[in-house]
Amino acid sequence: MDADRDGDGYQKGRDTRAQILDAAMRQFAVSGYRGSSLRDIAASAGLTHPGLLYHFPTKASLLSAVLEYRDRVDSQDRPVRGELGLDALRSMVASARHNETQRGIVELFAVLSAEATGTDHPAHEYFARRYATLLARVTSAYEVARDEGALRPGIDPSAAASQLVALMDGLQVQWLMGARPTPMGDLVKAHIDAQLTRPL
Amino acid sequence: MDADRDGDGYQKGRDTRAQILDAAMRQFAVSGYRGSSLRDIAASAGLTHPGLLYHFPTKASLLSAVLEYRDRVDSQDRPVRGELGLDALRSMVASARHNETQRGIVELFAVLSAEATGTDHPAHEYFARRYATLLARVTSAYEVARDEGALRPGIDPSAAASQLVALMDGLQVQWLMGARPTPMGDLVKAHIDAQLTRPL
DNA sequence: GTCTATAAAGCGATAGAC
DNA sequence: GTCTATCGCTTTATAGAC
Repeated sequence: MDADRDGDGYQKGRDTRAQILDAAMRQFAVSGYRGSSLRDIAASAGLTHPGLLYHFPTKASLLSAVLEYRDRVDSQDRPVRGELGLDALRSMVASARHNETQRGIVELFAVLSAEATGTDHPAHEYFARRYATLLARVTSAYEVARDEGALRPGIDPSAAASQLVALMDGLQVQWLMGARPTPMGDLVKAHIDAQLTRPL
Repeated sequence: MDADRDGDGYQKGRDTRAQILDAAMRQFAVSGYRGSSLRDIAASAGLTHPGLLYHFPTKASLLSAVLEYRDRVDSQDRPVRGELGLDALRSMVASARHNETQRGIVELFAVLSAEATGTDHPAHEYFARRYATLLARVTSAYEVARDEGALRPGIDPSAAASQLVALMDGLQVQWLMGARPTPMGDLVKAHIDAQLTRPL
C-alpha cells in the first residue's frame, strides 16, 4: 500500500507524530508560540525534546505542521464545498456554533493570530494568507447575495465581509476571556440577518 | 509641593520611569509580554536591565504599570464624561478612528488581550475586568438608545454591546495583519447605523 | 539610581550511544 | 526512533560597588 510502510516503523512514526501535533496544539493554544517550550510539548506527548526534534527539526517547523494539520482536519470535518451566497454565510454561522465545542482550537487561532501580527513571527505569512482567502470568500458570498437581491441596499460586500470576520474573531476573544458565556452563533446569525432582506 | 521632590532626584526618577514605560509599551506591543525581554526594553530606554528593575521590581509589575499608564493617558486624552446613549456610541466610533493613528497602542491591546485569555497570564485579571466594564458601559448605551426609540426593534442591548466590542477588536487584528488597509472607523459607524432607526 | 558581575534556570538545537 | 548529555545562549532576578 503505502511506500513508507515497512512493518511497525511506519505506524509508530505516525502515532508519535500525531501525539506530538496534538500536544503542540494544546500548548500553543494556552501559551502561544513564544510561550511554549519544546520540552513541555515533548513531555506531554510522552517523549523527550530531542525525540520530538527527530520528527520536527525546528520549533517553527512544528508550528507550521500544527497549522497544516488543523487545516487538513478542518477540510475533512466540514468540507468547504463550492458554497456560494447565502449557503456560505450559513456555513459561517455553523462554524461559529461548532467552535463553541472546540475551545482548544478557538484558543489556538485567537492567540496565534494576534501573536502573528508582527511580520517577523513564523506564522505571519500563514495568517496573512488565511485572512486574505477568508475575506475573499466571504466577500464573494455577499456579492452573490446582493445579485440575488437578498442584501440590504447600501451594504458593500467587501465591508460586510470584514465586519463579519471581525465580529467572529472578536466574539471568540470575549468567549475565551469568560466575558461572554452565551452562545456566539446566535450573535453571528443576528448580525447577518440584520444585513439581509430576509433571515438566513 | 510633592513629598518626593528632593532636588533633581525626583525629576530624573520621573523621566526614567516614563522612558521605561514608553519603551516597554512599544516592546510589549510588537512582541507581546512573553516575547519581550527586560534587557531589550531597558536598552531601548537607555539603561541596563538591573537599572530598570530598580524602578519596577519584576517583569509582571512592569506590565501592570504599562497598562495603568495607558489607562491614565487615555482618560486624560479622551475623558469618558458621563456619556450616555448615542453619545457613548459616537465616542466608540471616534475611538476607532483615533486608533488608526495609534498603531502601537492597538497592537498592545490586541496582542495582550489574546495572550491574556489564559487565567495564569499576569494581565488576565486586568483584561477580564476591562471587558466587563466596557460591555456594561456599551450595554447601557444601547439601553438608553432603546428607551429613546432610536434602537431598531428586536435588538437586544447586551447582544449588541458584545457585537460592537467584538467588531472593533476583530477589525484591529485585520488592520494589524495588513488585511484591512481601509479605515476601521467607517465600518464601525456603518455597523452601528444599521442597528439604529436613524444614523448617528 | 545606575552600574558590573553573576547566579539559577530555561531555551532551542546538536552529538553520539543504543 | 528515542535516549542521555551537553553546548551556547538568553532569560529573570539578585548582590554589591560606586
